[in-house]
Amino acid sequence: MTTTLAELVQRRPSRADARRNYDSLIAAARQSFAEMGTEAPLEEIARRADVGIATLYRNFPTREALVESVYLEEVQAVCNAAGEVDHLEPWEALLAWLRRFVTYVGTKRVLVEGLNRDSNTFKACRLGLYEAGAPLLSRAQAAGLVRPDVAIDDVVRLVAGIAGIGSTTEEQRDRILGIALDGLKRAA
Amino acid sequence: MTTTLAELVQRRPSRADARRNYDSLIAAARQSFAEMGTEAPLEEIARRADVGIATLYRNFPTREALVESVYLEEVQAVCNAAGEVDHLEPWEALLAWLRRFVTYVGTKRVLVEGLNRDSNTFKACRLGLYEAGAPLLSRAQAAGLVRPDVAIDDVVRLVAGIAGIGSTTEEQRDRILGIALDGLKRAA
DNA sequence: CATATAAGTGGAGGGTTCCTCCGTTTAGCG
DNA sequence: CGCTAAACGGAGGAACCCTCCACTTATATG
Repeated sequence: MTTTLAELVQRRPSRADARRNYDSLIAAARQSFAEMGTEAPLEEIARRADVGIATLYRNFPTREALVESVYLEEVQAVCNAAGEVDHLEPWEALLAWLRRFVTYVGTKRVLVEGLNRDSNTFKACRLGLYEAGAPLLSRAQAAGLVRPDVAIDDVVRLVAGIAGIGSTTEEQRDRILGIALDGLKRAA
Repeated sequence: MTTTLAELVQRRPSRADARRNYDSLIAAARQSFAEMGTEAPLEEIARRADVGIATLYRNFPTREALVESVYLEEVQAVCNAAGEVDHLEPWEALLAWLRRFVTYVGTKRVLVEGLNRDSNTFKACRLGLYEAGAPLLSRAQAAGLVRPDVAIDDVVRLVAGIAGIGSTTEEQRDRILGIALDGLKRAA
């Protein structure tokens, strides 16, 4: 039984000062991960948040917990993007969301590094992505534009794999995504 | 001017004992990276190789250098596999090599983690993979089975992206590879 | 074979990062 | 206001990285 995105609401501290510190830590972590990857020194993150190292550990017992919290926020943004393409034609809507996904992931290092992690949180995030994209895929399949034997989880994982390609150019990534998406189309 | 695979022949020590230590280090690193990823502690690798930490550093000035040496060996194996499918029909040959690639990468953690690194060595390794796979792609294109607007580097990067998908099953990876490869086929 | 020497050795020590302890401080409730 | 649970953070120890330097050894040469 995998938890859903909604069930991963973070338990935030009750005291006002502690809540401020929690938010500072998340902001500092997001910035540091973006600059240095998810291996950024925790003492640096605590320094940027203007808190002591023990405060960081009290809020996030492990580095993984901190990464997950930052990751959760980013995934929410991608899931929300699915609602912004509803007005497009079925294939165009699916395409737009997947391209949005790849482009967004390309600018969020914590997303690239989180796509393949194995934990309950990351599993739940993948489920959230599946749920966000499933209506778009179904619409395109109902319109006869996408082969009916393809499931949303395969699509998301395929696109995630492409999003995770490093040391490449935007142009190449677009070409590769185009090839892959051509594989989605219904056979003529 | 990117160096080729052939130009990356490692300078091995001249003394017999040092050569033995070098080989021990490579073997220990391969094993440790496979178990723990490319972040395995260097002191552990030295311990497994039965050498002191300074000996490890003398042979491999940085962790990256050690990773690259192990990676080189693994890439050679993939490139060689291209010569083992020549007897197959054009499409089957390309398919077999790409599947071999994905399967092999899936069992070699250092390969997964190296596919997207950015250094001269890794670039050269990618070139090596392109060269190995190019004849197979050309044959399939000449046979009219693969769209002519696809280049080998895009194919390798696409398949590498799929190979790098973590936290998934063999079945799912096969399905995803199938979708992507369908995108390679010549439009009907 | 003996010798010289360049090649090669590794543990200690210092720096960085991770993680926990525990005395101290502070927010918020009755 | 007083009390106390929540929250604070720096010190210290462990793990890992990296270099120094005294010591060892393989090998070429006479």
